[in-house]
Order: sequence, then C-alpha cells, then structure tokens
Amino acid sequence: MTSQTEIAVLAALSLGPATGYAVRAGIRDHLGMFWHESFGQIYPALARLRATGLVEADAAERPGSQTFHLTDAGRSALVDALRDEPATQRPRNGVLLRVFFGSLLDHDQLIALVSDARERASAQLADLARARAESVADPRPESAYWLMTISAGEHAARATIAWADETLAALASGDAVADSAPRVATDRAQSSGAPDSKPRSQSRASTKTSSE
Amino acid sequence: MTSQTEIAVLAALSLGPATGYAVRAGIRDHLGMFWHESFGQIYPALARLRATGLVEADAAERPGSQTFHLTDAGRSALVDALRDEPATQRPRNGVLLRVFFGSLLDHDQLIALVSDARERASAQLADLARARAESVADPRPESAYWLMTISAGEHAARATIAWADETLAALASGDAVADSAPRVATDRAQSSGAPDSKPRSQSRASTKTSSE
DNA sequence: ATGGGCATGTAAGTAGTTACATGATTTA
DNA sequence: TAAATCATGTAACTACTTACATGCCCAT
Repeated sequence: MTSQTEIAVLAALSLGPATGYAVRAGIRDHLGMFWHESFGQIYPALARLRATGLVEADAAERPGSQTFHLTDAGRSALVDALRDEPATQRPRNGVLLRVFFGSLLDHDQLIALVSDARERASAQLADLARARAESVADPRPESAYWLMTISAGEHAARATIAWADETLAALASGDAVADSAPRVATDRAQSSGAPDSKPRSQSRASTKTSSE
Repeated sequence: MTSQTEIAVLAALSLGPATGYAVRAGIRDHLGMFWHESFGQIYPALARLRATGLVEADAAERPGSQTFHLTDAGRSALVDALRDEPATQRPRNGVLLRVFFGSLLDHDQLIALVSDARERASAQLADLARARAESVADPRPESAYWLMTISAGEHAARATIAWADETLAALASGDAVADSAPRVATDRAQSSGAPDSKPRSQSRASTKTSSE
C-alpha cells in the first residue's frame, strides 16, 4: 500500500521536518549511495501522504514553501513498512552485460569500460571516507547505523576495485579469470578433456529450472 | 533509441536463434545475476525489433511457436548499442534503507534482516561456483568473458558476506562499525573537538552540492 | 542586476510488473 | 492422464524520468 518512494519520504521526515526540496537533498546526501528519488516522485508522494494523514504541513515560513512533519500515524506507518520484507530490485548492470558479450566489443573498449567502473568505485570510496569521518566527528545516536551503511558501500566499492584489477590483468594477458576465492586447502584438477563444442540453438536451460 | 530491453534481447539472440520463451530462459540462466527481463517486456520488444528489421522469424517448427534470429542490421545495431555508455541504474537498496533507519526497528529484526542478506549472498556464491565449474568444464570462445562476470558476482557476494558478518558482530556487541579498509600504513589523527550537536531541521546539505 | 540556490509543481512519455487467457507438447 | 514445461501474447496498472514553467531570496 505504501510505495517505496512513500517509505523513503516518511523515513527522511523521521529525522525531522523538511520541505520537499530538503527531503530530496537529504536522500541525495545521506542515502545517495543506496537510494534515489527525483522531484517528480517526491512531490506527488508528499501530496498522497498528506491526503492520508501520514504527514502534515507546518505553517509556511516563507511564501511558496511548506515544511512537512510526520504525524503519529505516519511514524507508525513507517515502522510497519520497514518491518516488511525489503522489495528486491531487479538487477540491470550495463557493465556486466557488456563484459558478458565482450567478444562483440573491441578489446580497448572493454578495458575502458572496466577502468571506468574501477574509477567510479574509487571515487565512491573517497566519498565514503569523507562521510565516515564526518559521522565519527559528529556522533549522534543513529551514527552506528549510518556507519553500517557506509561500511556496506566500502565493501562493495572495494570488491568492485578488486574485480576490476583482476579483470584488467586478465584482459591484458589474454587469460581467463581464475577463482580468487580465499583459498584454504584446494588443489583443483586442471584437466581439460575434449572441447566438445556443439552449436547451441534451441532448448538452453542448464543450471537452474526452478527459482522465480 | 534502442531500449535496454531491446539491447538485452538482441544480445541474447547473438548467441543463437531462440524463441521468446528461450530468450527469457537464457537471460534468467546466464545473465540472471546482473540482468532481468520479464515476458511482458520481451514479447513487445521482439515485435518492435522485428518491425525495424533487426530480427527475423524463422519458419515455425511447431504451431504457436516462432524462432527468431538476428539480421545483419540487428547485429550491427547491437554492437553500436554496446559501444554506448552503459545506462546506470538508480539504486534502491531496501536492506540498507532499513539499516540506516535501524533505530526505528527492533534489534532482532535488524539482525534477521542482515542475516537474510548474508544467506542470499552465500547461496549466490554457491550458484556461482556451480556456474564457474560448468564454464570451466565446457569451454567456449566466450568463456573468458563469462568467467569475468562470474567473478564479479563472487566478489560482490563475498563483500556482502564480509559486511554482514562485521555488521552482525557490531549489532551483537552494540558497538559501531570500524573502518575495515585494508590497512597499509596510516595513523589517522583521532582528534575529536567539540561534539557540536545542533538540532538539524532545515537546510541540510553537507557533503556535496554538485553531482547529478 | 544577475546568477545560483531554494522551492513547488505538472505533463508527457517511457519502462516495467503482474496477472490473465490460451493452448501445445512432453514426461512421469 | 495429470502435471510440468514450452510457448505467446495482452491489458491494466504502477513507477519513474525528464523537461518544463514559475518565482523567491541572497550574495556578488
């Protein structure tokens, strides 16, 4: 019943009253690593939330501006919504799509693609370091939770960087990518066997037939 | 001009002719880790691609079934599309949203949330190990690229597991999450200064004002 | 006085999901 | 012969983006 956008807006307002503009700024600055909302979503959402009594507008401070705050109903609707299973987003990773079909692209283009991904992750890591420093310098009750999300971003960014480095090395050497799992005690038989290349056309489906 | 779905469908057909049903199965089974399409997208996309001459239908093998293949125009449209910058998906991570607003949730619920995320990542890692084994057992020219995407999934899954373990430990101990970056030689000035906790309400915006 | 940031909102279009309706073929 | 899988499609809806139109306030 409560859309994802409405949940995010309620959540943003749970930190304190704000205008629609400030809600979007807060989401961009604090949740930007893992959440996105545009004005085109936020204003209609605020209107709906107001119509259902989950938020209220304060007396206007300046003309053409209104500040919203959560009502008690809004706060409890938020808590209920957060208790529900998080909706999982359908993946759409354009970089990996291109890597998967890498044989259709120029070698140099692939390298540029992976390098770009590495750079973005690297920049993100720097942003996160700044956010972490800020959070540590100015602690609040909720800082522990914020640090957890910052840490998630850091882990993800470092994973991307490690993957990119590994992949760039493989692309440079023309080799396949080896299993980089933390090794404990494995000796993997490197036997090849007959290549067995049949021209696949109809009836794929190999690994899984269940799921979803 | 060519939508994301159309690109994915063309790409799927670049591996060989297939029915709409098989296109979806192929995307699910081979790209499922980083791409998703539903029937409601695929059939209209195929119709559009056919109308623009990028794919053609083969003679029907069975009634009520048609197999599509790429035309030359389709293949070159695909290559062109892949050359373009990948469209970046707006993030929407329901788990991190809940962690960020963790103070609104029960401690147990948060733990369950993070544990679930860990389990999903763990299951994904197992799936990927299977896919890797399959790819290594039955090598093709494009296997090197497939392994790169598998590796990306593995890095991401391991990052999620590491984050979850760290976070679960922090939740158990009531501590904050420490910076887990691979330490090289850093002594970070731990100076605090005055906490300076002003009651934030209007005018947030701290870290960035640019970007997007 | 002008440019940037604050502020609100809508309209048009695209993208995507979900559920349904239908039926053939294969396998247990 | 029943269930699963293969196969196609549409209709209704929800979500989301983008671009636009408008105007205030503040600093240079």
